[in-house]
This record gives sequence, structure tokens and C-alpha cells, in this order.
Amino acid sequence: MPVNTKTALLNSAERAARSRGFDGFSYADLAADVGIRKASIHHHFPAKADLAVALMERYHDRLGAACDDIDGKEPRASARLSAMIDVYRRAHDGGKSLCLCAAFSTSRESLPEPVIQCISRFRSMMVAWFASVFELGRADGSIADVHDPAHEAAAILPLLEGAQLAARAEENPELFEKPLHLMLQRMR
Amino acid sequence: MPVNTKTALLNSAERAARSRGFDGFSYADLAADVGIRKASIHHHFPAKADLAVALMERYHDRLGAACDDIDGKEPRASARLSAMIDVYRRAHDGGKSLCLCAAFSTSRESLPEPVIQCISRFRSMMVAWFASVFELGRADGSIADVHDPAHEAAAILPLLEGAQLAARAEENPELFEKPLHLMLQRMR
DNA sequence: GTCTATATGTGGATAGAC
DNA sequence: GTCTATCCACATATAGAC
Repeated sequence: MPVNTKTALLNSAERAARSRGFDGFSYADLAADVGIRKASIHHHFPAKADLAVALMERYHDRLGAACDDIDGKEPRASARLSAMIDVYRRAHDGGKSLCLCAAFSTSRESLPEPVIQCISRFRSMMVAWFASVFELGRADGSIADVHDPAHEAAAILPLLEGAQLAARAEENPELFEKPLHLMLQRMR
Repeated sequence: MPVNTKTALLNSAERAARSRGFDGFSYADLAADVGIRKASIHHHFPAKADLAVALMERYHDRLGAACDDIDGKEPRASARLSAMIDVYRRAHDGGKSLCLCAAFSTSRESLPEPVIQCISRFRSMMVAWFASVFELGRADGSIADVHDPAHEAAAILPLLEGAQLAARAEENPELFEKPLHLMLQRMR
């Protein structure tokens, strides 16, 4: 429940960007969705580039908080990994949406420099977190056959984003689950 | 070397779509690139939707031919898989580009129905081909630890497209290689 | 098949009143 | 903070001459 217009705009823009790409929505779309005139949006985000920056920064912070939250709740590596897979499962929304990082990567050329850097920071953060999970998985034995945590971590983010992409292509949630099957089977 | 205008337009449009998304280029861009006026493009592709269909069909046929070509040349499963990984490696062009399937999946909502169906056929074709490769890999022993060819096949396409997406995000070719490391190590 | 010229809509963005 | 009104650039697309 957004209490203010700015948050409502960010929520609307994030939904739009994740389902149609950054070039796939306009201020007119947001205006219709939120219920104000498009000129009013410029009061909150003078240029669309400013909106892109705000979206990516909020997303970075939100996922960072999700990592911390999971670490605090789940002591076992398999449970941590499972919880993050669930974050990506919910994010792809049955094949209607991508995570913001994947959506923005395609639209790269339309995005201002600060957003590119924020994407880079986001990926580093997530890969580092996944690496810590696989290291723990090797130690606590809750994930099978972990011989190389760093490369497991490098692979899992592309796999999750690629699975979202596959599901998005046909709006078919099954296409998100199938690619993850082997990984899920390694968890105990 | 395209001999005719239509092919030149398809080549230019494919480059543009793969690096900027389907919403990220216009007939004006193609006109400038190919060296004709934008009105002339409508003679070859009346609407942009027609162009999208032609692009996806050509891509489907080209990758289908690549699968056949690899099967004809490489008897070993590991060599076949390696050859297809190389197709995707070349396609991502050092982080400047995606495969057409990944690029179109993000822009899904802007695309006409025939293109969506063609993407679906494309994915089925590729997953079936990868499944045949992993089955062969289990039989000839050239790919280690293949216990479930169908799920391996379901995972490899998202992994390749996700790796392209990662590399694209930062225009960094290393981000394509790292996620594939574990898979490459299984090949002998 | 390609051109000029043009139609029509929509994009992001600004000025200034309330 | 939101509005109306407007600007200008660019999008896809068409008509008709060459």
C-alpha cells in the first residue's frame, strides 16, 4: 500500500519495466496507472533517466535486505538457496515478468551511466552472497557435490535470470521450474 | 555480404534487435544503416510486425541448420555441446549483443502472435537438440555425470541466455565464460 | 524498388497557473 | 504537488511520382 505518489510511481514503473522493458513504457502509462497527469510525474522524476536510477537503487537495496533477512532466518545453506530461488520464482510472476536486473540488461543502451554501475554493483552483491551460500553448503553438507563455490555462484544468477526469460517467452511458469530441477535435487 | 536490400535490412534489424531490443530501434535507424530512405523499407516489410516475424523465422531456420551441421561434423557429445556453446559465445559478441530469442523474450508485449509462436517453436527445437546431445553424452561418456538428460537440456538454454545477459549487463565477456565453467569442466 | 512529401500518433519534457 | 497547455523530436505508416 503506497502512502505517497512517489512510491506509487516507482511501483508502477517497476512493474512496467519488468514486464515490458525500460523502452516499453512511457510516462503516459504511469500516469494512467497511478491516476495523475503525466506532467506531474516530472515533479518527482524530472527525466526518465532519474526514474531508472531510482528504480535500480531501490531494487539493489531491497535484494540486499532480502539476503540479510534470509541469512538471519535460515541457518542451513539449502534453505537459504531455496529461499532465494523463491524470491526469483515470485518475481517472475508466472511468466509475466522478469527481475529488474534482467529487464534492464536488455535495455542497456537506453540507460544512463549511473544505472549501469548500479546493475554492476547489484550483480557483484548477489554473486558474493550466492558464493557464501555454496561455501556454507559445502561445509554443512546440505547441498550435494559443491566442489567449486565461486563458479557455482557465477552460474546460479544467470540460470535464475535465464529461467525467468524462458518462462517469460511463453508466459509458462513450468519453463521457470524445469531448468532449476537439477539444482533443487541437490538440496537436502 | 548481402546481395539484396531485403537481406541487408534483415541483417541490420537483427543486429539492432539483439543489442537494443525490439523497441530499441526504428525504421530510421535501419534506413541510415542500409543506405535507403525509411519509406522504402515498407516496400519490403509493410509493418514492423512483419519484420519481427521474418527475423524470428530466419533465426529459427539458421539455428536449426547449425544443429544439423554440428551433428554431421561432430560424432562426440562433448564436441557437439562445445560447438553450440561457441555459437552462443560468438552471438553475444563480447557482451554487446544477445541471441534473438533472449532479446525478443524481454520485448514480448510489443511482438505479434506469430513471433511468440515462433519463439516457442525455437525453444522446443533447441531443448530437444540439447536433450539428444546429453543422451549421447551419457552413452559415449564424453560428458560427466549425466543422470537426467531432459533436465540438463532444460537448464542449458537458460544458462546460455542468462550468461549472455550477464555479459551484456556490463559489456564484459568474462561474465559469459564464468557461468559456463562448471559445464565446460564436465566435458572431456 | 526507391524516392519525396506527408499524415497521424506518441515520446519525453517545459512553462506557468492554481 | 498537480494541473492545463504546449513544444519539439521522432515513431510507424501511407500516397503517389519517378
